[in-house]
Amino acid sequence: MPSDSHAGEAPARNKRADAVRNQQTLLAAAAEVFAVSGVDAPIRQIAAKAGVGMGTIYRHFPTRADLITAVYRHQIQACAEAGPSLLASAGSAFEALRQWIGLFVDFLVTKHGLADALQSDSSRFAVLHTYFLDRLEPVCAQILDAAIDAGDIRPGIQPYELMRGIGNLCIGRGSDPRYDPGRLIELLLQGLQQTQDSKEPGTPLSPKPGTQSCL
Amino acid sequence: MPSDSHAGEAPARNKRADAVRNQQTLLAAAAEVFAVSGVDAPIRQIAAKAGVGMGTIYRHFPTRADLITAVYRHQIQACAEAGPSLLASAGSAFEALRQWIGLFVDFLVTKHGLADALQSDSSRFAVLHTYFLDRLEPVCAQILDAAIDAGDIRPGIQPYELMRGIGNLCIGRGSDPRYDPGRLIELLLQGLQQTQDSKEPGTPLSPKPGTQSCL
DNA sequence: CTATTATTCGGAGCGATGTTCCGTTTTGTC
DNA sequence: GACAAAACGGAACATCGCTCCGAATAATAG
Repeated sequence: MPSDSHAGEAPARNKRADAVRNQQTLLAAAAEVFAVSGVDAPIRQIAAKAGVGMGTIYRHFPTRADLITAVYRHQIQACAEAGPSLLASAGSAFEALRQWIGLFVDFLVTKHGLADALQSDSSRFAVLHTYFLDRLEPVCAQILDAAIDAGDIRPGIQPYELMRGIGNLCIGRGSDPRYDPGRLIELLLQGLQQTQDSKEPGTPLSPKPGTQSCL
Repeated sequence: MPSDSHAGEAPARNKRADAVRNQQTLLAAAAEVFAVSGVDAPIRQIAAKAGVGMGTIYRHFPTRADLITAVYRHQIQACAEAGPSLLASAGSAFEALRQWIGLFVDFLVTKHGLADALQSDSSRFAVLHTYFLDRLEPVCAQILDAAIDAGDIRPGIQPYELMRGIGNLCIGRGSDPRYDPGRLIELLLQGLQQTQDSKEPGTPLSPKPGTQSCL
């Protein structure tokens, strides 16, 4: 395949010089603004910091998700590539899973509001969502499979669900010192770790059929 | 204490007739709009549906959180009151915890975007956050303590953290059929259920000190 | 019943933000 | 240097939260 459309990997020969220059400038400005004001910072602010008009931003990055994706592309890629190597280097598949999740969490948590944006209800960030998943879900699946094969964790968990859950748990970290996503994710891992012969899932979580309907 | 200021419990005698009428109308309209468009629906839309001006809405419910709180007050109260009775009726403290969490999840999940709003990054919804916690955290703490005393779950988990985590896991349900908060919460419960003598927490989740710093 | 007063109502208006659109400028090519 | 295509800039429009104050209305006094 040729180089991709937008996002800052390969400038692509057929673009005008000022275009690639502006794209670089925009990525740098966006990275800086994101670090300070979070990924929800006003577009105008990014445009101002880059010294370009707003039309320019929208031409290069039609949606905010495109811009976020481009800014963090390298980190996402690094996280994806860390998967197989962790699987090789860690003592066990479970340990690899734990460490990979650690990387993933660290990535989400150090970006202001990234986790929030990722799970944003509406489809404003569908592109971002898709990109994350395309890159990381296969990696997660591979580690998960290895851990299941090794008997480290119980089967049945889906990569998508796990990543999404972890992403959700990372939302809002920092708003209250009493909340530490790491502890809950650790708990989740413990639950995953149980062998299936111990306690089975039990009754479904939803309220008992006849209980009441006031909620 | 006298009847509370805003929110739809006791109309309070000293208010004008049209004021209490409008308050009722607003609560009904808001409930309807919330059910359709989520708790982030534009204020104007609620005002329009209620057939009042926006000034009226803001006088009765200074912040959006006040309105949300008022609309769901009964349900929150019911959830709070269900705690002790579950503790009495369920077979074990752990089962009570599971069922209470089931109620809590059911409540969050059936309200469009309520979970999202609850954990909203900024402090727009501080009041909502506070109200939820004031009512439900003690209940959660009580069940948790009972479960710990009974040896059903490992100690160390804080009620706030658990509720917050559950709330986070409920975010975005419905956007993708592959994501079911219930399964992950079940996993969390399993992790909580482990006795502390089995596998201890292990190395901290954060990446190993010397690993790398690219993320 | 009417006049007075205090409360409540309604919506125009302001500022912030996302997004589009088109006249102007810049760049690459001949 | 001239020309066309590509890119730029920012004005303009739409939406939304929130405030503010004259108008309307209910409670009360006479």
